[in-house]
Amino acid sequence: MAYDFAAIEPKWQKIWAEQKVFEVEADDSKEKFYCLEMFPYPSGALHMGHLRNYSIGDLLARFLRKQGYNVLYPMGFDAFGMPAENAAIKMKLSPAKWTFSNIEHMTEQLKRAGYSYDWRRRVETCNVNYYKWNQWLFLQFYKKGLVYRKHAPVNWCEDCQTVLANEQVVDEGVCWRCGTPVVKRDLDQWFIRITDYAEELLVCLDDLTGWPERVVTMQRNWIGRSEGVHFKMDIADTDLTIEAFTTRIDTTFGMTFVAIAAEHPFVEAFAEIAGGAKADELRAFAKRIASRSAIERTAVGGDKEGMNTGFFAINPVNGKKVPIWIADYILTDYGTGAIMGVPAHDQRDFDFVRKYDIPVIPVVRPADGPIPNGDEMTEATPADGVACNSGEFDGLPTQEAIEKISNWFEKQGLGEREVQYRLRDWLISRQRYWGTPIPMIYCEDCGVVPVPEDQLPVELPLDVEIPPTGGNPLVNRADFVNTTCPVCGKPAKRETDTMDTFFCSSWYFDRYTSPWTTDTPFDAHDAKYWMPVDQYIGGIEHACLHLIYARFFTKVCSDLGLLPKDVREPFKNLLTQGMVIKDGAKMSKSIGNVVDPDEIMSKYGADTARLFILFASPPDKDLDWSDRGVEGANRFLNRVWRLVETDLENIKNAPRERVAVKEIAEASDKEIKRIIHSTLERVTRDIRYERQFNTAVARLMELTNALLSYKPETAVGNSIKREGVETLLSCLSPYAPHMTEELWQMIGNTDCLSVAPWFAVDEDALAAEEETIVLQINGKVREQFTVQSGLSKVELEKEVLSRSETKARIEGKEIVKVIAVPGRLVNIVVKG
RNA sequence: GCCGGAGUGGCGGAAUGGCAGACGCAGCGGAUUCAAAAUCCGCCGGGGUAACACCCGUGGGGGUUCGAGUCCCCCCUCCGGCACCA
Repeated sequence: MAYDFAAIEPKWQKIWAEQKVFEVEADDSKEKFYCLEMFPYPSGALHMGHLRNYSIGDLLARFLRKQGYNVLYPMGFDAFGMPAENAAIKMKLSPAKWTFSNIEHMTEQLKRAGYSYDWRRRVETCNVNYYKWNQWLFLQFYKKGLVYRKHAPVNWCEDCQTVLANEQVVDEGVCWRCGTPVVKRDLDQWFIRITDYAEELLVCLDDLTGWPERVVTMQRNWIGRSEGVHFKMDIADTDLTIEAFTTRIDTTFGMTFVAIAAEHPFVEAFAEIAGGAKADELRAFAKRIASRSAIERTAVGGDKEGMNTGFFAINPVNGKKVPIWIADYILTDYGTGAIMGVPAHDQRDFDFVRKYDIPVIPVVRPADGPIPNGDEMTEATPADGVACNSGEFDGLPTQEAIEKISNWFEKQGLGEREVQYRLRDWLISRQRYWGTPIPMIYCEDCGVVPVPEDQLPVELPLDVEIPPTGGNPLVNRADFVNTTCPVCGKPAKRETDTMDTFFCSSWYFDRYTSPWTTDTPFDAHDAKYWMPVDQYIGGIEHACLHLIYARFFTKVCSDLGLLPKDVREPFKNLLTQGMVIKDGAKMSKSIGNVVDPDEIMSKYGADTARLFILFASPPDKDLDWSDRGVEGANRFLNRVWRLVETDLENIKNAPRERVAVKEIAEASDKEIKRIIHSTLERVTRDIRYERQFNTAVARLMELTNALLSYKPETAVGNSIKREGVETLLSCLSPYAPHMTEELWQMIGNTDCLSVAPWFAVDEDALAAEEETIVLQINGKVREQFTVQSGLSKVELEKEVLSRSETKARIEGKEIVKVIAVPGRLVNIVVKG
């Protein structure tokens, strides 16, 4: 008989809810633990990836609660975003209705899975009582100078009809959401000055010891710090000076050209000075290069293209004139958009000059080698060496040369040391409807004016019709757009762009600490108690998106005094769970390999689904979905059920007091007691420290097998069996909370197992009477035998050598050495 | 190209430098059953043997060690990230 999960699971979900078992408050007398999963987008229904993410989180939350922590474990919805607009067009529903109905459905699914959230704290970012605080935070950022509006070339997705942040352009230049190639457009947009925090975002990575190394590395690469010199050069026969940034100021004597990006303002300046046909030629070339998409640009690879402007820069170190080129490999938004070309020591510059016949002058030679001949070089030599062809700096090793020449530039007032980052400011405007309205007003007289805080929220109208072609309906809503200027009172227009949804998700974890707060985004006392998040769990795809933005927000909130000064990082420990794979591919509708969580829960119950997910693979690795594996998990739970049910009267009536080890006479009783406590020890360690939830399940399966074959006949034996069953149920409770709760009650307990304290290991029980020792001869395993436990190294060695079996094995050979490891093995090294 | 991560049975996966393959899945044999499902018992890396013994085996090659899946060096393959970042 299989157990009746369909009756048991709803029963306990109801009891937990009625008894408010998982509701928590800040309490300074208790040690807190904040366990958090990346909240879902309410797309309609949970998928297996969600189930995995939350099963991991719930396991930890339940385990730590039983360990005595005050555990904050909340859930919410990242509810703004494009899919709601697309669904609205397709299904003729308002984005709000679609979103809220999805939220309710997914909440029901989460409850059905038995996750132990404090549901009073549910947050929906599209709720005005949440996004009002997005607007408020935006205004605080604005006041602090962290928000600015700029006309700039930005990433544009034709399909989504909106701009994108740099972080949202992925895979060599396509939109992160729809995969459409991104193009550049010149637009006025709102930016957040995340680069002000670039250095701290980088430095603090070293403190994130609880993060996976690869996420830290990805962020380090993304921020991309480099040190160099920013310097000026005169342009011959003009009043202009051009600025360049280099990390290799030691190679300045090797500059044989200067290259500027197609978007560089000097393209136009040169065209104007040159005039005539040359002007047309320059403009046409720059236009052609600049119009290339990100994909085309990166696809260019080693093949480079340029045009000589006819102008010359003067090299400040030696006064030489070098030609200025427009080149397609120069990026407009890194450094100054212009470089000094040193083909001898930079491969890109080298590739370029070989095409256009520009000279190569080596200025670094190998420490023990001659100066190479520039004309004969086949590739650039970027490695450190010794300066040459560099006037007074000749003979200096590269690092020293950088130091000295940097000093020289600073002394001459021609340049300064500078740190450059790859990280760009965060473009947060979106030309979309379903998002937080940016609280700004445009007044003809006063210019850009922020909405006063007491006029918040700027409410998003809900009764809209999304144009079938996409686009933002707010633009045509006179009642939304038309307003009055808060400064002069004259008619003015509202900003119709909304915020990037990543703005919403950058502080939702702060909101969870006090979601009912109405006068601040979150309560300072609650945030102080609960923050930072102790364990965060989610997918790696957010490594350079959400996880950077949230770190940035935390630093700003800390600087604004909203969070305590010492909370500089939001997430102490990060677990990036692997994907759910089936038939060799990620589950996806287009491949048709999707397994629906609802179906699995209907067929086997939530406990089985959760157990399988946690057992099939360690949390950070990909999980191979196996229908047979699910059956195996279900089989195991039924075995546990039978273990209790078939011997229920004995277990129920057995004394609850634990029998001390020294009072146990029977060897088999002692042995089962040892197994119980070594299992408890291993399971505790696996969950707590190793985060190896799969091996903990394996241990519990072993314990179950041992208990099934344990047939006690005495009161002492029954008591030990009860201890074993209770230990098993307690350890299994975070994996299969409903069934274990039912069995816990069946054997006569009246408390709630979900929050009953985790059992303590009885150290006395761990000691075995005998232990198995492996005998090796010259490092090869030969046999195993048992000895009385606790023998010292010397005793063990003596014991082994006195055995007749051992003597037979080493007969006629000379013992060179004996290595004895108590509790493990003896290795006899022999000769002959 | 640079930076990470990973390569272990038919499969998912275990192994503080100390019995490689725990646990599960699949498979094979048996019990139970009129039969099946469910359940229970046994076998289950390769070679070798009647059975033992023994030999080989953690991507490949070296090294350290009494002893290496684990540590060090070189190489191969796969996955992920970044990539004309000056």
